[in-house]
Amino acid sequence: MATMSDIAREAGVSLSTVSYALSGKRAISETTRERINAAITRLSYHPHAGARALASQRAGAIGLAVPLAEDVDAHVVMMFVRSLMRAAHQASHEILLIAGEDHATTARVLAEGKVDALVVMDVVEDDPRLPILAEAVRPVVLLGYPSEAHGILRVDFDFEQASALAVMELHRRGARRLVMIGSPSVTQTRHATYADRATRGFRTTCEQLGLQARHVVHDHEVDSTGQLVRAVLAQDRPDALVIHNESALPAIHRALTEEGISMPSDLQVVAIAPRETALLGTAEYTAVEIPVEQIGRAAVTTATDLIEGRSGVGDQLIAPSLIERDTTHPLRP
Amino acid sequence: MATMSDIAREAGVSLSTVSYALSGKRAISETTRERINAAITRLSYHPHAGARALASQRAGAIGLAVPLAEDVDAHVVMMFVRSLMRAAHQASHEILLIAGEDHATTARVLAEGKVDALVVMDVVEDDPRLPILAEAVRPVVLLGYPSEAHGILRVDFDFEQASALAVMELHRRGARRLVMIGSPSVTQTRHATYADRATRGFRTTCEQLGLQARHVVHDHEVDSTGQLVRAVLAQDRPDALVIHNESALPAIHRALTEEGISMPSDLQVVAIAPRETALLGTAEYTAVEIPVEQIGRAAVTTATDLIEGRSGVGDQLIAPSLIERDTTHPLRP
DNA sequence: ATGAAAGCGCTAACAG
DNA sequence: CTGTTAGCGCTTTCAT
Repeated sequence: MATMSDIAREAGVSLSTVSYALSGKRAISETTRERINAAITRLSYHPHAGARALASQRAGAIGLAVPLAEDVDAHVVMMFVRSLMRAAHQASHEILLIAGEDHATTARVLAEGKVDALVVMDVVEDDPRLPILAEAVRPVVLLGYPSEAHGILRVDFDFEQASALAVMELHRRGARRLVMIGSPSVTQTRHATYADRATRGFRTTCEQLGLQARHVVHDHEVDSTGQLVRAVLAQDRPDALVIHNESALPAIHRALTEEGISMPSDLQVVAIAPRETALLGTAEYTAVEIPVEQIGRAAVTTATDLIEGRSGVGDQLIAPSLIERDTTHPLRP
Repeated sequence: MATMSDIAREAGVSLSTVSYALSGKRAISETTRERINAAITRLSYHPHAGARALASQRAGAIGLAVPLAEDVDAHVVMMFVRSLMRAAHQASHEILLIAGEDHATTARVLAEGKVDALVVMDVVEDDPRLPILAEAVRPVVLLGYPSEAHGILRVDFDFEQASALAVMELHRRGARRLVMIGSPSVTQTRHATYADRATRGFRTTCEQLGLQARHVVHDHEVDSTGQLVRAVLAQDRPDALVIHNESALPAIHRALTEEGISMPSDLQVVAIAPRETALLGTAEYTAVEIPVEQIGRAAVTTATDLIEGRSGVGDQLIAPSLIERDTTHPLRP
């Protein structure tokens, strides 16, 4: 393995010149730069990550505590992982995976400086990890929005406004009896912040608008979706549905079709889901889209801002917007 | 941040004693060990990952090149990621994620020693990455089984024997006209090694046994699964199905049900899929199970063996076995 | 059972 | 524009 001194010798310059040539932190004459690059190619040199980390106090990686629990939809997790990888890559960082459930390791990895910052997914209300993470010497960013964050920065989609928006838009389109099909019960009981906040937005807004509201929990794996849908339709026949359960959406769609329901005439539906999930191929759902890419980018940006010690970073609640598609009535002026 | 010298001073011992106390690489008297541990707690010391990496030439991480392409089932990828994380954790390693498509970064991360070894997922036949990876100074393990590996170690489930086994067992149970529903067409055209090998095992074995064989590709996202199933059933009515397409399995199941097919009486079915996928709740499929946990463990073990310079490591092809459940006829003696 | 000291390969003052 | 040098915080021979 060639080292930086090898390059220096080979190029006939000093060690620091090579270092600066690589970092670009000071001007290097065209000629020496070329000789250095030639030497680098000739010896196929690669800077040693460990040495750099020690000298610069930067690991060049961001930790990501991913939920490994089965109730969290793997597909959605992967979408977030992807978006974080992309964003981290742009910021010249790698993503180090940490099992979200293994909090001891999570804390250790951060404390040892194996990562420059930590992004925590799947935060729940009163998350036991927060008090400890609040003490960490390196930046932490929550991908979630607990009401009490212990001073840790939060980044998330505004799920509360998302379902509020869904309700308001359905109301404007004549809906009066709404049902929300929410996350699996495990997710609810854990009080994943996105589930809690989405439910709250639904309840509050229905109340404010004087709408009849019902919230049902759906365990895709366990319940027969057909039964659930029939039950939902049977009990004083709702005229609109808000669905916040990405893994169950296809099954719900099928069940509705089987019941002979046509949307939006019999029932208006708004999904709260990532774009890919809302587009079922067969049907295109009106949706409050979860902008996964944007959320991931925001989390990484916040993390790198904190790493670089930039000021003016704060919580970030990404505003929802509704994309009208086939499952709601058009709004006419 | 407390350093090791701080601990040494605080405990009244030398630097090296602290180091050895932590690594356990030489005997330390009970009393000094206690004083060191006390100091560590008091100053809440954590060894610096970068410094350790530099001095020991070990990063304590394994790189994982994950496929980010949409045609690779996110759920299955996550299952592998999970299993690799678990295995890596047992070996005191973290997993550093690398976008499989970004080969430049992959090679760089390995060359810089940011990881001690690299595991590559979703290998295809004649994978352009292999020649370069073969030159790497650090260990590489393929999670896949290309016919030409350029000397790189391969670890995979034996997909060829898996579908061969499925065919043989169906044959023993009286099946004579077989259809295999395989991976999406993008996967096939890329020649993902698992798809190629599974197809080959099916074809070869059917031929050997003189069975009528048909292989259809299924794009779950694009095709209507119902249509596909009807087409499959229409063309000289097969008596058995081999399904190797995890994301489509639920949809296929539904389509079969809708067609009024009852298994195994009308049609025997063997799935090649992870256990979780083969158990649909509604129905339990006879399956050649993809032992994700075992595969992940094998990959990590191979990687760590190579890191430690252990000898006797070689390619590993994990043998399949069939789990009889509800979709095949029982075999009676 | 413990210490002293020489690196590991870089970064970033400091000095011209 | 370039060079010299002092660390960064560990691991690991040598010694004793």
